[in-house]
Amino acid sequence: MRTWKVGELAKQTGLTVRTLHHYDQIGLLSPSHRTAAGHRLYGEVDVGRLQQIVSLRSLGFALDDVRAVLRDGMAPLEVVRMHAARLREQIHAQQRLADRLDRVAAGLEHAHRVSPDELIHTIEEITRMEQYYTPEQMEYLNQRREIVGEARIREVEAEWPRLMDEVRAEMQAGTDPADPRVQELARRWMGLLAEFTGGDPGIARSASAVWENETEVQGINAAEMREIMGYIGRAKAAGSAS
Amino acid sequence: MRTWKVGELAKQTGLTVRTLHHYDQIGLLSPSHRTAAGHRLYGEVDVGRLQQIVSLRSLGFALDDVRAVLRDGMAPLEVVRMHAARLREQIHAQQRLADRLDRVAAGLEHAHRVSPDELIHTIEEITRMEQYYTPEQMEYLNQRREIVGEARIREVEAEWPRLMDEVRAEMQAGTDPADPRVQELARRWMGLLAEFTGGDPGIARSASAVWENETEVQGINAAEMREIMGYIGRAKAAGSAS
DNA sequence: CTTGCACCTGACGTAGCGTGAGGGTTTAGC
DNA sequence: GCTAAACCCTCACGCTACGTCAGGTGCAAG
Repeated sequence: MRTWKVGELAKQTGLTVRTLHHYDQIGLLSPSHRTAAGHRLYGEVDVGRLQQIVSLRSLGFALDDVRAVLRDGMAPLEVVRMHAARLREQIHAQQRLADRLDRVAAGLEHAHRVSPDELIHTIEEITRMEQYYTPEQMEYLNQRREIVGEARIREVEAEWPRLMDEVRAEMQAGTDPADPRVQELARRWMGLLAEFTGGDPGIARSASAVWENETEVQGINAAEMREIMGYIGRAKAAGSAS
Repeated sequence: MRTWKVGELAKQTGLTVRTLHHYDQIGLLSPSHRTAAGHRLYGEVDVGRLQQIVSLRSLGFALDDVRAVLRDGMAPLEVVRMHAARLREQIHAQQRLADRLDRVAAGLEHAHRVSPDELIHTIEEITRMEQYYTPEQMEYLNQRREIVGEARIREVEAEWPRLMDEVRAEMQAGTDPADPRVQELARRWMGLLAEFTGGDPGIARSASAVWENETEVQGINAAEMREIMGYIGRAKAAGSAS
């Protein structure tokens, strides 16, 4: 009947001596024998049990669970299933987190200076976004980002303020929404909007909900935005009525 | 200038009082004031900083990282990216783990009695499998499982031993591999094999590698399996030569 | 006999708080 | 003005699964 000392066993299993000490300490695996000097001697039964422990650990079980399974063999199938389910939940949570991180990174990308304030602001904006869009919609928006490409996105984002300026100018000049110049602006407006929503009406609704409930988004005053959107709305109505 | 006490602040932010104590203790957020009795009084600046902390924590940053980012604003973009990358690695590792768990659960499903030994054995078998099949192949096999359905899988698994018995009988009887009966057995053999591999030659190679390197798989002696496979191979050769 | 290696037993550190214990403070109601 | 409830304070241990010293013993080779 062969025996092994901690060091040998550690080398064979890839565990550390400390780990074996630990298992001994918590009573998960205590060697059957000791030398007169107190050195641990593991017998074949011990090695077998250690293999089982390693196997269960490789499935991510906590040491207490390992002990429980080895002790009363508690319905392993159910245990494994529950473990898998918990793990998948965790994975989903982390997946969402990773998506957030990506969005934040994307939001920071074209902000040239990145002060802490900027970072916080971006995070909070993303957080707010998540309240208006469902996960599916976020997914959809992400896919669209990839499809249209970063370059075009930057173009569009640069285009918005210019367009808003022009609309604001006409609005303040009191130009009739039916005026051809305003009609042209409305067409450009709807084009940009369509590029964002991808034609999805759900996205469009969510986006307008943002402007209705927030006071400021991405540095743009929401009240003014609502005004402008109203003006554009009238222009559209006038355009389709004619 | 308003101030808040810990309890109020905790209620507003959804954190616990203990958490705020902790942040104070580690010097991450210490209230600007205290009452004469020593009660914490947070000012507006403190609340702002707390918001930043909460934001960064919501991205999964460790408290030390939060401190670092707030202190020297260290290139947040890079930090966020690295964080996301690490997170995705973790996710992949956990994904693999979850897949293992599913496979183990599947392996246990049609083992009626589930002793600890059974469990360990299944785990070890799965572990060995993973050495022979690439992750892509595992993925492929999983998809095939879903497509053909559990019922058919159980049928096939029940069919193998019967077929092996028949082949073994002919082999021991010394039947010529060219014999029509053996030819029929060979056809059935190839059919079952094709159901497992799905026609993928890579899978077939990996599967045969298993039998070449192991001594026993799922209770079947590998040496005998190699013998039988040789016999089937000769039958195939005889069949195609004719 | 010494050198070097393997082994031993504590015991602290880790991340981010949870959860008491034991004892003051504030505040609303009477 | 008093009392009880609610709130606050400071320790300090607990949790996971070991890593990492520190200080000392055992054992085989030269």
